[in-house]
Amino acid sequence: MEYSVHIRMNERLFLREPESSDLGRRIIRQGILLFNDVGFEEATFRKLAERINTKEASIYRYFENKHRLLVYLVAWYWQWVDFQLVFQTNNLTSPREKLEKLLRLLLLLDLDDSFSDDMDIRALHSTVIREASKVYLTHHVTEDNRQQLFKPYKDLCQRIADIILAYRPDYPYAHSKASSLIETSHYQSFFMQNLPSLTDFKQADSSEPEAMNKLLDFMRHLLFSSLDAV
Amino acid sequence: MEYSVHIRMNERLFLREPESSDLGRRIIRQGILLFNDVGFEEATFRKLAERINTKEASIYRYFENKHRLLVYLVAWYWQWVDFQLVFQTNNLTSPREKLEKLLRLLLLLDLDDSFSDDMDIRALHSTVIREASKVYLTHHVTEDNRQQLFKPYKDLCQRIADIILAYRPDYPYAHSKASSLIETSHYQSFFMQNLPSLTDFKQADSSEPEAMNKLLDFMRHLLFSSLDAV
DNA sequence: GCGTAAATGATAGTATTACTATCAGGTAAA
DNA sequence: TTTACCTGATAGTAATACTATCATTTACGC
Repeated sequence: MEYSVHIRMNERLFLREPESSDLGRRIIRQGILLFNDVGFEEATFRKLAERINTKEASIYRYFENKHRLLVYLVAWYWQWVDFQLVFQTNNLTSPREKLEKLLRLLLLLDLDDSFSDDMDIRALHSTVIREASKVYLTHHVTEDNRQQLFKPYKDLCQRIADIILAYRPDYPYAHSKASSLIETSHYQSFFMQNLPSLTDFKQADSSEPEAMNKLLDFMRHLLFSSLDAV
Repeated sequence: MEYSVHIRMNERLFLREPESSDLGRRIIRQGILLFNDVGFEEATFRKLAERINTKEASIYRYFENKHRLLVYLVAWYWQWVDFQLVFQTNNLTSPREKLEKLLRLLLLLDLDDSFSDDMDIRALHSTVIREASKVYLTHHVTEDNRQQLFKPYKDLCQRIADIILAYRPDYPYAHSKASSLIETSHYQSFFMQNLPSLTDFKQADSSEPEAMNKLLDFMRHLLFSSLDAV
């Protein structure tokens, strides 16, 4: 049995609903791959148009600009993570186990198939690691925030904070801890791959899993040492 | 008595040494202010040229492009922090006190005068918080790393890791902890100011110090709970 | 199947950005 | 005083980031 869980997005993220047409879906799916291949700065709507055999102008009918497309993709990702978190922890009663699940989810371990709703989740995860902070590290962050563009990220943080508070009801930094957890998992992944001397997870050989498991250990240590502190 | 400690920069960061001429110094000092005022994305060499009454082409004689100017400024900042850390902890024997000093330094508390070598440190700090990650979150990170552009950041991490290891000789994550500390202090500052629901530091009134002190408490908690864990 | 509205393709055009090139004039050092 | 170097000034190019227009195709309602 297969489920297709459609993620409903904030309407201010796009000009025309991309999931409503074939072209729109190609923009999203290939947009992920383009960002992955050339990076956000070097990506252009012209290149994306060539990739999907359409014209620049057609893409502009869906998204105001490249930045908005990135915001959309990142928002989609956070909603996906949020859904996965709810789904995977639904049967669990122990907050500690939920947090354990969360860590594996943030690092995208045990992902059964890397496509969901036809989206390349692994590629999206890589893109989010590299580019997500550019979504809010802008001069117009306040205006974007007013338009609720970051709501999926905030919702996820709130959900994590709730689990933290279920684990330790009097923990005073639940929200900061939640946002730190997300951010730390991302740039430690990035550093591990690109600037390994900023981490303690050197890959012995070219097979990743060993380093990835050490990163997971670190994240677990970070999380529980602070939550279990007096 | 005044000291003027000149920070020597990696020569691959510029085309012509900016500290060697009046124009070069204006590029650096006003560059900080421009990034602060309009943000990295909206800044251009043309705007900077207008600000310092010169021409675009003259700035290109000092820096290959806007990104390299940012890399320069951020590298300068890390070298400045590194120097401050050494200087301020020189007389201390207790690693714990050194770490305490470090936290205050990363948050730029107790900065006596906000100018150093005529650089507006507060403005630079704000710029680093908002823009520093764009220095390495690029498609050409590997090439830039090969050119040693991130050495000041790595050196600072190494110095912090050394202090951590002086405090807990068998701590297995000294480098990751060091880089996490720096990054966390920055985006928590950013979130506190721009997306406060991602933190637990709401400002009661418009005076910052209260929230800032709570952030310091959080950072102290994060650092020592993990280092003091079994 | 027919008529209408909406989506797309195709082409063109503009303003801005991100540079590069050239050369004249001024300044500083030898 | 010659020479080298730095800066100012102007110009120009390629690419980017859009916007506008109109013909064509597709989808949908009847």
